[in-house]
Amino acid sequence: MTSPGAPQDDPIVEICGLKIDVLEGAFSWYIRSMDAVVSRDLDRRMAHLEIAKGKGKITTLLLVDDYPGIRPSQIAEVLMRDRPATGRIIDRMVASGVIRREAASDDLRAQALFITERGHALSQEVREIIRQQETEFFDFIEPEDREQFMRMLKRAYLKMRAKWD
Amino acid sequence: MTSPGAPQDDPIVEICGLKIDVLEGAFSWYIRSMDAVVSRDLDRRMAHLEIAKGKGKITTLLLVDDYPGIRPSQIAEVLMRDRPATGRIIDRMVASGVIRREAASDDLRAQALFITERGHALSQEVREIIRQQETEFFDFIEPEDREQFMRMLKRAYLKMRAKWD
DNA sequence: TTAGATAGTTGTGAAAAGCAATCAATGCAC
DNA sequence: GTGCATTGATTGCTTTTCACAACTATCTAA
Repeated sequence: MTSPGAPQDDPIVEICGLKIDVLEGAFSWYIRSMDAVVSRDLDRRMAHLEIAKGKGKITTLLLVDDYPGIRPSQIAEVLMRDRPATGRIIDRMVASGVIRREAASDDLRAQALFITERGHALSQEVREIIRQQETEFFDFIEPEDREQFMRMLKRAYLKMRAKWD
Repeated sequence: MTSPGAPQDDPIVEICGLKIDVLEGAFSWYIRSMDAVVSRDLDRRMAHLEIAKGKGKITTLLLVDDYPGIRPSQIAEVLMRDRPATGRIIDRMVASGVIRREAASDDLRAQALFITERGHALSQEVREIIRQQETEFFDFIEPEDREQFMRMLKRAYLKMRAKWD
C-alpha cells in the first residue's frame, strides 16, 4: 500500500528466528493466518455477548436483522456452509431467543426468520463492536488507504467466491 | 488494485439478492470469508494426501522440513496455537510417519523434530500443490499486481500479529 | 537449594465442518 | 392427474479444531 511504487517497504516475515518467507510465500498462508488473528480478536471483543465464538452466528444475526423473513438456505449461501450446519446455528440462536422462526407463507417447506427485540438490541451491540474493531484493530492501514484496501478485499472476495460456486 | 487511482472498479457485493455490503463492510468479514474459500480449495487439492484437512499440519510439515531439529514450541509460536493443540498435531504426524521426534541434546525437556524420508517426499508434493494454487486460484490478480498484493498481505499480517503477541 | 519459569502431556468440553440419509413440499414432464 | 426429480430442512454421525486447566519433568537464577 502507501504509494504503489515504493520498493523499500518489502517486509521480511520472521517469527522466532524462523524466516517463514522462504517457507511459503503463499497468499493462502497469509489469508489463513490473518483469519486466525482477526477471529480471535473479534471473539475477545464479543466474549461478553451470548453470540460470541464462531463465525456463523454474527453474520446470521445481522442478516436476519437486515432482511426480515430471510430463509435458512439463503443464509447458508452467504455463509458458504451446508444446510445442516446453518440449521444448527439457527437452532441455537432460536433457543437463546435472538431470532424467531416462522413457516414461510408461500412455501410450506421453507422457514422465514425474524429478529426478536432482544436480537435487534444484540445486533446493535455487535455492529458497534465491529465498527470499533475496524478503527482500532486495523489502525495500521492509513485512512487514505482504507478505501483502496477495502476495494481490493471485495474484488478478491468476489473473484474467489466465483471459483467456489 | 490495477491502477490505484481508478475509482470506477468499486464492486458491489451481492449474494442471492442480498446486498451484504450494507450489512457489514468490514475488513474482518472479508478476511474470514476468504479464509473459508481458500481453505476449502486447499483441502480439495490436498485431499489425496495423508496430510489433508486442517491448517496446522501443512505448516508444521514444511517447517520441520526446512528447519531440522525445530521444537514444538517454535511451531506453536508460528501457528499461533497453544502447546496442547500443537502437540496433538505433531502426535498424529509422528504416528503417520512423516516426522520423527527426538529428545533435544541440550535440553531434556524439549524435543527436536526431524522430517522422515516419506515426510520430505510429501512436503515436495505439498509445495507443488501450493504453487499450483498460487497460479490457478489467484489468477485474478494480474501478474504485475502480485508483488504489491503480497507486500500488502505481509505487512497486514505482521501488523496484526504484533497486536496479538 | 529452593522458587519460578519453561517444555510438553493429558483430560475435558464446546464448537466447527462435512457427509449420508431421511422427510415433506414443490414443480415439472408426460 | 400421476410420477419423479428438485428443493428446504432436519437428524445422526464422524473428524477436527481449539482453548482451558492440571500435571510432570527439567532448567535457571537467586
